[in-house]
Amino acid sequence: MGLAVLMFYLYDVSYEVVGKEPHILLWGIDEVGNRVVIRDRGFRPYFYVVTSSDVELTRVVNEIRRLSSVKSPIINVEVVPKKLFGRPLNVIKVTTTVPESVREYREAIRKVGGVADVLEADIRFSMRYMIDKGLFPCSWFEAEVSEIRKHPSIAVTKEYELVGEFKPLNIHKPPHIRVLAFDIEVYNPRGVPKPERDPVIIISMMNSEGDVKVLELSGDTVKNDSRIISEFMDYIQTYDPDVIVGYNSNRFDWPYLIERSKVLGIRMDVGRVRDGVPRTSVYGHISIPGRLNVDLFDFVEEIGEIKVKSLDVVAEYLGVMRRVDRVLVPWYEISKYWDDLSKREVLIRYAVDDVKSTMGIAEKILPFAMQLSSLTGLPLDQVGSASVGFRLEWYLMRSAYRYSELIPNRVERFYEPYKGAIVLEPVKGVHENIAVLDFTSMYPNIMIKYNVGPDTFVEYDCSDELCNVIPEVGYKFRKDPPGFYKAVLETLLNMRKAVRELMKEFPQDSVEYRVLDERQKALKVLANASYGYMGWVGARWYFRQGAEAVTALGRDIIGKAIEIARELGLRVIYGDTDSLFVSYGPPVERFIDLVMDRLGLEIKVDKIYRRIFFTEAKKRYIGLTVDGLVDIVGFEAVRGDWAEIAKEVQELVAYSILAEGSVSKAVDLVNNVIRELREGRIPLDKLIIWKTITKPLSDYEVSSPHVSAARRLLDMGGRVEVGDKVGYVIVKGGGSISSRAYPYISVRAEDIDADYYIDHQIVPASLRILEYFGVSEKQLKTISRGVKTLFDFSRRG
DNA sequence: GCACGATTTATACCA
DNA sequence: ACTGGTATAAATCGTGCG
Repeated sequence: MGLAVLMFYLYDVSYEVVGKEPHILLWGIDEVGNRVVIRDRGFRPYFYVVTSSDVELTRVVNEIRRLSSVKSPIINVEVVPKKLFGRPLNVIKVTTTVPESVREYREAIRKVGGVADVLEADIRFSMRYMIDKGLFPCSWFEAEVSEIRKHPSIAVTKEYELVGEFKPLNIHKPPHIRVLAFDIEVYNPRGVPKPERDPVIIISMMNSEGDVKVLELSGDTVKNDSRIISEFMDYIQTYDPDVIVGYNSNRFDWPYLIERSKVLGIRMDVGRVRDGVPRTSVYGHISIPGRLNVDLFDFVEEIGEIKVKSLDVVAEYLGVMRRVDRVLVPWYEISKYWDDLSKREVLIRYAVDDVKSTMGIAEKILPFAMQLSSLTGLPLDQVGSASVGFRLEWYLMRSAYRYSELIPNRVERFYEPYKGAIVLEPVKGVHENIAVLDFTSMYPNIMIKYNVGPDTFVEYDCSDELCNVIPEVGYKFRKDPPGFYKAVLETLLNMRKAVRELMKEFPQDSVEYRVLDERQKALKVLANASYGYMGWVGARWYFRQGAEAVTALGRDIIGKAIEIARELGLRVIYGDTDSLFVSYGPPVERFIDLVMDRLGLEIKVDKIYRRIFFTEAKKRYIGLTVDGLVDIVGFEAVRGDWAEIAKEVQELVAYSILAEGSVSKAVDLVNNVIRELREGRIPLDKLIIWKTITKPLSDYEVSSPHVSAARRLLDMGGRVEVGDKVGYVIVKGGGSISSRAYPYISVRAEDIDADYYIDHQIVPASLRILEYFGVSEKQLKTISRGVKTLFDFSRRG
């Protein structure tokens, strides 16, 4: 015992109220791997009061003092200098006793005469603490502490009390963190399992040491799963993980376990605090005291390349486990596999493969998640469930604190649409040697260059010398001093530059390199979200005119860049928002320099296509890269809501047109697929169409095929929730397409309507490309003769 | 009352 | 639940016809 300097990796912050005193608890791992808690008894909740300009501050101060109650007194009221949207002003800082009383005081103070607004009263106590102390989760710190007797209800090795201040440490390597992956299987003979009725039959777990543990219900009985749930809790307490990961665990595994435990009368004791049960918390995540519960699905959701995000597909995509190497059991057959003793082992293998996949995905995703947590300040268990807007907002709130800026309240606003980016009409046909030039981080750089933001906006007359006047919309922004957005964005971009520099000092296979690489990616994500955030009505720093100015400038800049390109004799084929597709030749280098000179923004060659094809449609093209790869952009082949077979055909068509220059070969392969379809030789899983359910089924105004299939799924005892993808196929018969859309699991191959797939999937997807080359629907549906090559079309369009 | 084009609703993509 | 711009399919509406 006694004073010491403790070095620790902070992973979470919470608080408890002891008597009338709030205690901040900092959860950390020290340099030798002890799990520790640092207790700070010295922090109190506070907020700010802004008064109308003509009001005597001392009168308001006195009135606020008079509001203090005995139960939870106001302990300090003082006038402090702050800034509101860049304008310096004196505000009243009100400090109280316990966080729970803040809301009441906020409401009471709002009614005091002369009070214009109460600010920062909606910031959670533990977040407030981290911001004020400069603490970030998933980072190393040093602090002067004194060891105290460990509170018996907290399951860590050592407990300290804070004595001095925190000092951030420049260590990029995290300590060894214990991760536990888990997955549950539930008995579901009637489709959707109900916690009141259906037991948990298997719980599979894997820890970061590679140990796999499977708990299964014993005997033939499906009753009384108390034992495995208790063993699950025991295992957690014994292994004592810092991070618990699951796949969709916030929406399924945890809620089910919590409900099932209630039914069985078991206390879900899995945290590091006695009686610290898991509960739903901010952004809909499940919070476990003293541990970080992370649902990997939250991060997977953001990977656009994966369309159907089932665990097995994601694990394969990330290179964790191949689908052919693992056991797969469809959800609607779990109870059958369990009941059939000869198949039960397969189910257990399935559960093991699932948990191994989950752990593998965690290894791929957690390093990024930890950097995102460290930058935004949101604890690891929250950062995934928070939307992009909230992540950036937390970063902004921290920045505001550093600049003494008051954090605006979240206010309800009406949605006001505004004009966005420009998309050029493509020159349709096949083009050879095309360079794609992109402005680097166009919108963030526009915000910096033109100092766009709510605090730099001027409504009075302002000359071109002092203000940036925005074309088209006429808004004006002060050139100096830098506004909030500009300052924040410059910091983000400079940090990214610095991190990328620092990366060079480490070998590519080192932990540090990987950590820094994830950090620079997280910095990029935050910078790129800034424009969208500014135009989001839910944002604290919402500023429509700012967002409008950014897109207006973007349109202006692209327009000027096109002029420069034409001056240099470069042919502009297409362009979208911040990109231009031009003929690739020597003037391109000159173009890049001229854009920099005249427009003050950087443009770079992003890609070179040996050959590229456009139809009349915007946002869609296929290109042959210099490496011989075919890029497909926008077309059906890259959409998740087309049948696999149609996407495959379109991809092959694209390849034979661009790489092989053969129209007839493309027609042949479409013919073949259509024949196979008619003969019923295409496997059913290539015919499934996946579409997302975006709102409650009863809210739909029209009954589209996926909604009709979803309703049928419900009738079968299945479950459909908002955000789920429904896989359906179209069966033979009369009537609308919707009336023939069925969940794929309920359909036999012989009931498939081949004509639907030919007329509504294969033909349109193929024709989208082939129509330009003079191919007709009829040709696709009958065996073709005659050979046409791309050469015959190369001088068209 | 019906056929068919126009409009509406819905999704997913691009940047 | 970060933005607007765009393509497309299927359902549904609305209108002209007789």
